[in-house]
Amino acid sequence: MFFWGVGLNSVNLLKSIAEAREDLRKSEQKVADFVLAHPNDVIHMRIVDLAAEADVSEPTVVRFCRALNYDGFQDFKLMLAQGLASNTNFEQFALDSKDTVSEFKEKIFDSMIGNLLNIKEQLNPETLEEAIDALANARRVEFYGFGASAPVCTDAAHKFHRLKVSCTSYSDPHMQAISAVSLDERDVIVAISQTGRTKDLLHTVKLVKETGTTVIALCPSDTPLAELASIPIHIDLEEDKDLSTLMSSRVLHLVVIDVLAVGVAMKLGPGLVDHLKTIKRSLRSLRQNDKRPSVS
Amino acid sequence: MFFWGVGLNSVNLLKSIAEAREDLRKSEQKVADFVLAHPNDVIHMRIVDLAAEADVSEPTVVRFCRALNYDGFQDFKLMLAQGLASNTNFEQFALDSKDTVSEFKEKIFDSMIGNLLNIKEQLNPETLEEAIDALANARRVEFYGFGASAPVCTDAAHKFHRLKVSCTSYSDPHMQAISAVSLDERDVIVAISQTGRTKDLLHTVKLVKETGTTVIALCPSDTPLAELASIPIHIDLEEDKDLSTLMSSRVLHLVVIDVLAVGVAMKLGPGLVDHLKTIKRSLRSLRQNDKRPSVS
DNA sequence: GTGGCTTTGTAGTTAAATTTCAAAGTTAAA
DNA sequence: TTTAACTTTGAAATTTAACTACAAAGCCAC
Repeated sequence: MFFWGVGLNSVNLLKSIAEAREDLRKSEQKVADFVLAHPNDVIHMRIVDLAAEADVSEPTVVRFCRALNYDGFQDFKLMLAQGLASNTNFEQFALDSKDTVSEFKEKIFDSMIGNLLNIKEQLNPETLEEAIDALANARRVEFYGFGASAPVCTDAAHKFHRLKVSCTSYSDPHMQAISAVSLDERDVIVAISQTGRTKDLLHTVKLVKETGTTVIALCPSDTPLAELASIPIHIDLEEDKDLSTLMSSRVLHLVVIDVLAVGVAMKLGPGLVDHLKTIKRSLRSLRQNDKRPSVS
Repeated sequence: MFFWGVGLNSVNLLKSIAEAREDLRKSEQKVADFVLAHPNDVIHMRIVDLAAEADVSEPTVVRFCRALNYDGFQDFKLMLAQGLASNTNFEQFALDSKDTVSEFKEKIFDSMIGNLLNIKEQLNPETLEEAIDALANARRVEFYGFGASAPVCTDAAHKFHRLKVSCTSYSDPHMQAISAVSLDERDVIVAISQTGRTKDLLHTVKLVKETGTTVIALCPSDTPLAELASIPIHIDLEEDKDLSTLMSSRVLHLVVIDVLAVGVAMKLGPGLVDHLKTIKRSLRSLRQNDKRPSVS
C-alpha cells in the first residue's frame, strides 16, 4: 500500500514508536518506554529531564530521536505534540461497564470520529463520481436496506426527494422484489447493508441486476453484495471492537449519502443547491416562532 | 460563558491570535501577522528566523509569545504545533459549486467531525444521566419526530428494542396524538427535532405533558420544544453555513441516541451489553456466508 | 582471554532562547 | 515647540538547553 509522508505518519506516532521499539538499542528502549508511558509530559520536558526520567544519558535521548528519523530532540517533541493533538482521541473504544456517562460519551463520540476519518480517507473519489453520475442521470432511484439500514434508506430517499429526484425506499423484501422487476437500465438502486451479506437484499439485487439496472452498494468490501454491485462503495470499519461497528456504520452510510446528494445537487445544476435552501424556507411555515403566538 | 483552559484554547489558537492581535504592540502585530500567514512554517523556525521574517528583533518575538500567555517561544511553538494538528480540518465548510468530488467529500466529513466535537463538549453528563435513568425505568418509550427526524426515531426505536425496552416510533401527527394520550407518568417520550419548533411535534408534546409523561427532547436550546421538555438535551450547532446544519443534526441525534442506549444498557445490567452481541449473532442466520452456497 | 565491534556516557562545544539595559519613539503638558 | 514621563523596541550579554566528539564500558566470537 502507498506509504504516507511524515505528516500523516505522525498521526500514529505513538503506535510507530511502539513498533520501532524492538529495533532500538536497550537504553533507547528505556526512552521509548517512558515516552509511551507519559507522552503528554514529554512535550514539556527538556532533554535533561527526559534523560533523567528514563535513566539514560542525554546523547542517548538524541540518538533515540534520530533512530526514529527525526532531526533531533526538538523536532521529535514537535512531532509528538502534533501527533498527540490529533491522536488524543479517535481511537477505537472498548466499553467498560464501570465507565461513567462522561467516559462512554467520550468513547462513543471519539470512535465515531475515528471511523469518519478512516472512511473519509478510504472513499475513492472516482467511485463516488461514478455513483453521482449514475444517480444524477437516473430516471428513478430506489433505496433498499433492512434492519438498521432501513432508516438510512428512508433518510436517503427523503434527501434525494429534495433534489427533485424521483425515488423511494423499501425495507420490505416483497416490496423490493416487486419494485425491482419494474426497473430497467435507466434506473438506479442503492443497496445499503452493514454486513454486505443480508440474504434478502442479495436476492433483490440479483433480481434487479437481470433488468440491467445500475446497482450502487454501500457495504464492506469483499462481501457478496460488493461483488454483485455495479458501483460498490466500500465502507470498511476496523475490526469489531465491542459495538462500535454496530453504531458507526449507519452514521457513515448517512454521511456518504450526504456526499452523493451534494454531488448530485451540483451536477444537476448549481441552482439546485439553492433549491435545498428554498425547501428549508418552505418548511418554516411548519414551525412555531418564538415571537408569534402558537397556532394550535 | 465559561472560559476554557489553555488546553482547549489551543484548538482555536490561530483564531485567538487573530482576536488578540488588536491588543498587541505594533511590532508584535508584525509577528502575529507572519504567524497567521505562515503557521505551518513557523513550527520549524528558530526565533531568529521568525524575527527576521517578521522584521522585528528576537526579544519582540518572545514578548509576542508572552503576550499570548505562553512561557516563551518554545512553549508557543509547541502549542502552535498542537493547534495546527487538531485544527487542520474540522472547520465549518462552505460548499462551492466549483468543488471537486474529493473537495466536497473532505468538507462534508470535516464539518461533520467538527460538529461531533462541538456537541461532545456541549453535552452535559448530568442531563444525559437523567435521561438514561428515565429511559431505563420507563414502562414504555416512544420516539416522535418528523421529516428528517423520522428516520432517526425509527433507528432509535430499533436500537432500544434490542435493549428489550418496549418502544415505538411515530412520525404521523395523528398516531402520535392518539398514542400520546394513552401514556402516563410511568412512560417516557423522546421528541426529536432539528429546529425545536415543529408545530405538530409541539402539539403532541403539550398533549403528552398533561398526562405526566416524562419528555426528553433532542433539539436546539432556547426553542419552544426545549422549554417544554422535562429533560432537554441541547444540540446547538454553529450557525448555519450552507447546508451543514441540515446534514449534521440528524447524525448528531443518532449519536446522542447511541450514548443514551449504551447508558441504558449499562443501567439495566452489564449482561445487556452482551445481549446486544447475542442479537448480533442471531442476525447471522439472515446473512449469506461466502463459504456456503447461496440459498436462493 | 583478547581483538574487534557495538553501545553508552562524560565532558566539551555550539547554538538558540532569554534577559538586561539603553536607545528610540510617543504622548501630553507646559 | 519643547521637554519630561512613559512606552516600545532592539543590541548586546547572559543563560540555558541541545548537540558532538570522544573515550570508556560492555558484548561477542575466536
